[in-house]
Amino acid sequence: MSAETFYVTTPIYYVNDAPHIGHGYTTVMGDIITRWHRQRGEKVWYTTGTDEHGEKVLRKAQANGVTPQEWVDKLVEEEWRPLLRTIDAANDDFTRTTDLRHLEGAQAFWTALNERGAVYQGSFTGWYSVGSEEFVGDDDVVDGEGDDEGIKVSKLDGSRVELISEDNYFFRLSDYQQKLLDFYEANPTFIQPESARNEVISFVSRGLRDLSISRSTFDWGIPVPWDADHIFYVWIEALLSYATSVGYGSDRERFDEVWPASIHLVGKDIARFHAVIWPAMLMAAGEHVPHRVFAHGWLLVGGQKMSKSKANGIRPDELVDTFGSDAYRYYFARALTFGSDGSISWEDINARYHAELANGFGNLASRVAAMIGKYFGGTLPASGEHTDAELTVVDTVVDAVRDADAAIEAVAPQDALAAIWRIVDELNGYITSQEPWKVAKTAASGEGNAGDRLATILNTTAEGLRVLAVVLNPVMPKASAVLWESLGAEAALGALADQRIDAVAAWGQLPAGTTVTKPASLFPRIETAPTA
RNA sequence: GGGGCGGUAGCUCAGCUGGUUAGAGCACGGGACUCAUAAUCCCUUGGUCGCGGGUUCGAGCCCCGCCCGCCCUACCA
Repeated sequence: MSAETFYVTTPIYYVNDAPHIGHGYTTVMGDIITRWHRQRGEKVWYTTGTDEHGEKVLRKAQANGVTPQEWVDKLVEEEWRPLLRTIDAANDDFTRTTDLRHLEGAQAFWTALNERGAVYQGSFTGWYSVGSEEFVGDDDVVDGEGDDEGIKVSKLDGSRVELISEDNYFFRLSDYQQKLLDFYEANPTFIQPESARNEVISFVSRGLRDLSISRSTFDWGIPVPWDADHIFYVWIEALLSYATSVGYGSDRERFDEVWPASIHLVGKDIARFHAVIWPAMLMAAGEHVPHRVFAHGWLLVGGQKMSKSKANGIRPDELVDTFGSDAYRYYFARALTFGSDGSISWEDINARYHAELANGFGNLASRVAAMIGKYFGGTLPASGEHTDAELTVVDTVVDAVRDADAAIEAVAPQDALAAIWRIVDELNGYITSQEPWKVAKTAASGEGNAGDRLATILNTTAEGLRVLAVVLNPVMPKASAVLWESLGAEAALGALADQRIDAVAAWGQLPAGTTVTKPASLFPRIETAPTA
C-alpha cells in the first residue's frame, strides 16, 4: 500500500470578503503544518482557494457593472492570490468553485446522491426580508409595531418580512443524526478542539432537519444537473471543493490516492458545516469522511473580534511590509494557542519581534558567525571532546526536536515553537557560560588545549544553528534559508528543504572545514512602528 | 431562552484525572559580561487564581448561584 497523503485544507474563502489577517492566520497555520510534514518526508498536499458563487457575489458584480465571472476573476487575481505571496504560503493548489473541474465534480457528487435516494424535492417556507434581501430565521421574526402594526418584521434590522415558499431540493440530513453521533463517539479526535466538539455534539443531539440544497431565485451557481431551473446552495457546493480539487468526479485514481483529508482547518464559526453537513454528505455518497476538522479561534484586536466590517483590522501586507513574512508567520504561530481566541496587537508583534526574533534568534546566529569568522577565519573548526556543557546542549536539542514534532502532530504550533526556543535559549546561555572570547585569548597565548576548547564551543553552537535552520524552516523559510547559507550547509548537506526532521538532531552533521559567513541580520531591529 | 467556551501577576498566556510555598515569556528593578543586532547571562519585585456559597483532610482545578466577555442556536457565506 502506498503511503497515505497528508492532505490539509484551509477553508475555501468567500471571495467577496477582503482578505484580512484572519485569512492569513489560517493559511499560515496550515502552511507551517504542511511544510513540517513535508520535512518529515511525508507525501503532502495543501489546498486553499475561493468560494465564488452565491447571491452576494452576483449583487456585488451587478453593482460594479461587470459579470459575476469578471468580478470573481478580478478579486482572485488582485486580492486572494497576492495574499498567498504576501504570507509566503507554499500551497500545492488554489481551487476555485468556478473551475470547470469543480462544476463537473459537484454535479457528479449530487447526481450520485440523488441516485442513492438521499435527495428529494420539497418546498422551503421561510420569512423573507425584501429589504435586507435574505431569509430571516423564525426566532428573529416578531410582530411589528407602529407603522408596521399587523405585519411581521425582522428582529435583526426591523425590516418587514413576508412568508414565502420556494420549491427546492433537499438532502436527507435528518437520516444522519445517529450516524454522526456514533461517528463522533468512535472518533474522538474528529472535531477539535474539545470546545468545538462539545458544541457540535450538542447541536446534533438536538436534532437535524433536512437541508435545502438548491435555489431557483437567482442563477449565479452550479446548475442542478437534473433540473436546469435550480442551482446548488453555495455551502453545499463549496464544501465539495475539498474533494473535487483532488480528483473527485474527474480523476478517481488521484482522488483515492489523496482522499480523505487529514485535516480541514476552519474558523470556529464554520465548524458546524464541516463537522456535521460535510461528513453526512460524504456518508451519503459512500465516501470516506475526513480524519479531522480543526476549528481555530478568533483574533481579538483590542478585545474585539477582528472582522471585515469593523475598522480594527491590521492588514497583512502592512504587517509584512514592516516585519517581513517570516515574522508574520512566527508571530501568529507563537503568540496564539491554535484553537482558542487570542489577542494580537501591533505592540505585541513589535515586542516579540525584537525580544524573540532579533535579540534571541537573530543575534545568536550573528554572534556565532562573527566568532567563527574572527577566531577561525570563517572556517568551521572540528569539535574536540564534549564536556558536560556540550552534552547538555545535545540533550536539549534532542528533546526539543522530539517535543516540537509531537506538538505539530497535535496541531499545536505554539508548543512546537516553545520547544524550539529552548534550543535558542540554551545556545545563548551556553555561549555566555563558556565565554569563548576568553578562551580565545588563552588560545592566542598558546596555553594548554584552549584552541581545541574554543573549536569545540564554536562547532557546537554552529551545529545548534544547523538544527534551528532545519526545524524553523517550516515557520520562517526566508530566515532559515539565509542561516543555512551562512553556515555553508548547502554544499555539505544539500538543500534545506530536504533536511529531515527525524534525522536533524543527530549530532555532528556539519563537516569541519565548511565556510561560515556572517549573514545580514536575520531580523534587523526596527526603529519605527507605523500606527496600526 | 437553551447550549458551548472563557474570566489566573502591569501585558499575553500555561496550569494534567483536586495534593507540598500558583508558573512562563514580556515589561520593570539590580548585577555580570563584551563574541554579537545597546544584543547576551544571572537575580529580584510582582497574583484575595471574576464574586459568593458548598463538598473535601486538602480546590485555580469538583458542585450550586451570580457578574462579565465571546461563540453556536441550520438555509448571508
